[in-house]
Amino acid sequence: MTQKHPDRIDESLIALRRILRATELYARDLAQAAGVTPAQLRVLQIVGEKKDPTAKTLANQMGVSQATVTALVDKLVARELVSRQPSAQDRRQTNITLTTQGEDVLEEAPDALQQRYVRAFADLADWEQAQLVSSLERVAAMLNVDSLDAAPVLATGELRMSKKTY
Amino acid sequence: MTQKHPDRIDESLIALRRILRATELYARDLAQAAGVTPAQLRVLQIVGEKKDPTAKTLANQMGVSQATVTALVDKLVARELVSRQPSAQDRRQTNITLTTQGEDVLEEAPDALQQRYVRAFADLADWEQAQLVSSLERVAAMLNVDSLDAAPVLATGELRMSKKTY
DNA sequence: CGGTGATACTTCAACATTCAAAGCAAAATA
DNA sequence: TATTTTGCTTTGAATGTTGAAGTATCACCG
Repeated sequence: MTQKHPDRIDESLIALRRILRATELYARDLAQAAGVTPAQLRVLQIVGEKKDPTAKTLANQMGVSQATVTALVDKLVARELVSRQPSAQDRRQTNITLTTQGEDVLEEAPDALQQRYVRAFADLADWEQAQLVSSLERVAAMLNVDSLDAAPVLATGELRMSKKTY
Repeated sequence: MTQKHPDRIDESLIALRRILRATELYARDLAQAAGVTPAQLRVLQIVGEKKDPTAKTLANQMGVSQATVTALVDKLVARELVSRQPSAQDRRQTNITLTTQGEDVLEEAPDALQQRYVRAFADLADWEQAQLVSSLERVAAMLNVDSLDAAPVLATGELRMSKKTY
């Protein structure tokens, strides 16, 4: 395990950071193109992805408080992109569902970037695809202490380089 | 190039998404631990990383408007974490510099997560490290159309799964 | 030079996000 | 049934964000 190539740590951190930055910057453009704010788009995306999540689920997934979710959903309800459906099983809960308009917004959100990635991925050789999946999953595993709060990982905004105390 | 394993696309997207989510959720905790807001911490990080950036540089790096940077720097100046230094070369510009206190905040920001990643990385075999760096750089390249705005990539909040129109 | 336009930053006004705390209703537990 | 817990909303306050307008400086060009 003797470090023959200590620079690799920084190289991997830099690459990770480029990935994070690219995706973060894009999120804004995507939201704007969709005609909503970034936070609102995230709500729409999660609602579209999970099956009629509750407010609690949204809050957990987004990493914000329930109060914040209430405010965001209020805005989306006002614009008729989602609706609140009282849960039948547990009347404390409220399921958030996409309206037809909300589905349209999601549908037309120009995920040109994701398509871009997918196309590039498809162009890779079979073994390259396999290696890439393996590497990404490994990184994800290294970062997910597991999905738990007290398990912080890498700062989105930045990655302090090697310094000393690894 | 016949797709023998179409699921790999989704697998790679899911892994990417886990990475993004883990880093994003952590950013909040890190900022809170540092005693500043996430946006303010990003400013501190960029200032610490680049050499006394101008407001313009900060805005570009963060992907926000100059007005936003002004507001953020105002807050940090008020807390004496950074200071504004009029540029000698171009008096329109203002260089943002870390104060001693600002350096302390950065220094003590518990990047336990990054350390975690670095440790896990260091434990990998030499060839595994090389492969991982290679894969990450490849993904970064696939995402960076290059670094340019009109080059959107993957939404931070979410990744719509395969659907149809790849 | 002197003028014209571009650039860097700030100010201002408006809105969005975010949260803690408090409140309320329903469920779970005892 | 009484108590506690859970899910959500409301409220109030701070921060983040931006476009537009304003100010100062630079760059260029005649």
